Amino acid sequence: MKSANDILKQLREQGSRMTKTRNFIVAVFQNNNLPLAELEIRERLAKQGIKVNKTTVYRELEHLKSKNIIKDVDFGDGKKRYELNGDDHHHHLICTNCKKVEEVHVEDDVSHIEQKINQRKNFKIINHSLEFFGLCRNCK
Amino acid sequence: MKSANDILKQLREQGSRMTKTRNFIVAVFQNNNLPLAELEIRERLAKQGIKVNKTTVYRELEHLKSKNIIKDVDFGDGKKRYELNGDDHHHHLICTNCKKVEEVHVEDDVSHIEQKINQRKNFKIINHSLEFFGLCRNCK
DNA sequence: TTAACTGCAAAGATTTTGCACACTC
DNA sequence: GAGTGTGCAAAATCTTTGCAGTTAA
Repeated sequence: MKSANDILKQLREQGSRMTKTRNFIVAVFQNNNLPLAELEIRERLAKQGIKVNKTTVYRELEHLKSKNIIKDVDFGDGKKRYELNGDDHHHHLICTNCKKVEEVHVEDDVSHIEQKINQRKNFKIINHSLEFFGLCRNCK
Repeated sequence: MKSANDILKQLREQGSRMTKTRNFIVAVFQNNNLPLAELEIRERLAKQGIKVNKTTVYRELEHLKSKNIIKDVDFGDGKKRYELNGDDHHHHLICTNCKKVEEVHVEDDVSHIEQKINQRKNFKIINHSLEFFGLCRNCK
């Protein structure tokens, strides 16, 4: 995983300014390696005594996404979530009972599916969403 | 695919009443074999001169879902979508340019992935979401 | 200095709730 | 008649926009 410093350096090189809010939000993603929604980010900041306006968080998320620092992850619950856009592509196991999120690596199999689709359909796949819902070891 | 009559019969047997609105909404799903959001349903009804309140549509969607007539499909755009819950499991190719939706059948490969996960993780998968985004033959 | 960033209030979009009335069975 | 279904208004959530003021470089 990229260090927070690497990320901030990358942002600086792309013309972003170093602000307190930006630093803290990047740190939140570093310290919580799972998809986060706006309110969850603000709550984590609040625990550290940092008060940020929700508009600012939404705008910072758009900004980090446009710089490819973070990417969308959708749990289908109507909230926008994002996580660090690292090298390791992974998907999620989401416990519908306790809401815990685990990572799972099945990217090779998904690429295989995409190749099959490319062969059979005249469709250029750019992206996919794949999340698994069920019960974790504690809840099942 | 089940006929509209089969569906209405099934609903009747499960205690649902036959109302004008329910009949029309089931027909919309029959005639549009792709995931639909609340407003899209109401627009299709409006074209037939049928005016239904949005609250009623939301409630009917919940009702049909609880009876397993329809199921959730999430395109990650913040809208709740549903489609008929037929025998053929399929996924979708969504053109990010023209918004066209195609079906694609890769359920066998997905089952294979789920089996792998069951072996490796102590997690009981109940459901998954899998959609592909990209450019269709016309837009690429 | 100046372009990027921030906060606040207000507006938008989607979905849900409460309540009175209507209709199916 | 009883209980399900419907419409309307209002509220609840989540997200975006406009604008004025602040800050990093």
